[in-house]
Amino acid sequence: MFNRMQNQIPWWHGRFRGGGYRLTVARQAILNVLGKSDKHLSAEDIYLAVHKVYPAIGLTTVYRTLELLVQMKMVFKFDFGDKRARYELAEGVQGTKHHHHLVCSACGRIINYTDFIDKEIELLNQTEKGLQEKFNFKITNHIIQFYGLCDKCQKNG
Amino acid sequence: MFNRMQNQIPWWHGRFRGGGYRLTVARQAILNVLGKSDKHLSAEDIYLAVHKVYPAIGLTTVYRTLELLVQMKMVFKFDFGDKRARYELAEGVQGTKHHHHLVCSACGRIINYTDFIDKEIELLNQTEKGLQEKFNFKITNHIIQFYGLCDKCQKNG
DNA sequence: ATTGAATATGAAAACCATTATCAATAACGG
DNA sequence: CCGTTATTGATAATGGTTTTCATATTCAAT
Ligand SMILES: [Mn+2]
Ligand SMILES: [Mn+2]
Ligand SMILES: [Zn+2]
Ligand SMILES: [Zn+2]
Repeated sequence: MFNRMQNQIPWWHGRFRGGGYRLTVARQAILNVLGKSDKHLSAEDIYLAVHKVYPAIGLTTVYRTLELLVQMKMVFKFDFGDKRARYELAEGVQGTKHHHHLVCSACGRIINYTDFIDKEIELLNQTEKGLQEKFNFKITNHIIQFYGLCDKCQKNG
Repeated sequence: MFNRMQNQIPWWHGRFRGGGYRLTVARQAILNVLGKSDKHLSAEDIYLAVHKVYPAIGLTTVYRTLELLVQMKMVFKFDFGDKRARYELAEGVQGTKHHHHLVCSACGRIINYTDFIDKEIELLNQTEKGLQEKFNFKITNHIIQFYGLCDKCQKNG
C-alpha cells in the first residue's frame, strides 16, 4: 500500500518484536502521533492526525492498535468524563513523567501536574500497602483526578 | 397512574422543593432504591429494582432522574471501567461516609474503603491548595481509585 | 375538591463511541 | 521471492445513553 517509513530503528522496535507483534506502518504512525503530542487524544483525534499522512489507515485500526498499546502498557487509557476514551504515552516511554490530572468540568481542559507528586506517591504506597493487607487486594495501578474549574472558566462562569 | 407513597415526609423533600423540582413518585422510588443499597448500581440495576414496585416507571426516567440527582449533588456518578455508569448516594446523604474505591480488574468487584482516608484527605487538602495556587484552578471534587486483583481473582487467576 | 399551567414521564427512535465480521493485504522468517 | 499468518479496512452490528414528542402528573391557585 505504501513503503515502510524511512526512520532509523525506533525505540519501540524491540517492544513489538519481543512481544511477537509485527511492526506495521499503522502502529508506527499511531505511536508517532502520540509521541509528538502532549495532549490527551481521543481515538478520533489520533485517526485524523494519522489520516493526514496515511489516508489509508482506518479508524478501526486505530482502535485496535490503541487497545494493543494499552495491553502492552505503552499507553494509558483515561476517562475524563466526556464520552470518549483518551490516550497518552505511558510514563517512562519517550521520557514521559508520572503525573496526575486536573480536569475542568466546564470546558474539559486537562492539566498535567507533577508537583506534589512525590508526597502523593509516598502516601499512595503506604495506602496501597495497607489496603493490600486489609483486603488482600493486589493493587496494580491507581487513578487520581481533581475536578473543578480552570482559571478561564472561573471568570466566564 | 398510581397513588402517592404513604411515607412520612422524607428527608429529601426539602431538597426538591427548594430547588424548584417536583417530588414525583419516580424520583422517590429511585432514591429509595439507592438508599437501601450499599452497592454501586447501574441505571439498569436501578430500573429493574424500581420496576418490581412500579412497573410503569421507564428506563428513560431513571436516566433523567439520576442526571438530576447528580446535578443536585445528592448522587455520585462513577466510571469503573466497565461500560456503564455507576451511581451511589453522595456523602452526608443517608449517613454515607466519604470513601474511595478498590476496583478488581478481573471480576469488576468494587470495595469501599474508609481506612487511610484521614491521611489521604489531609494530603489532598494540601495538594488541592497547592494546585489551586499554582494553576488558579478551583477544585470541587476528586476521584481516587485503585485498580488490581481482589483476593478471589488472585487465586483463580 | 377542581382547575390549569408548567413540569415530568414513557415509548420509540436516534445517537454515537466502540466492537465484531470477514475478505483482502502486508509483514517477515525461510 | 514465497507462503504462512498476523494485520488491516470497509461495513455492519452493538449497546448504553439521549432526544423527541405526545400524554400524564404535580401542585399552587382557586
Ligand atoms: Mn496526562
Ligand atoms: Mn462507594
Ligand atoms: Zn475550563
Ligand atoms: Zn476480582
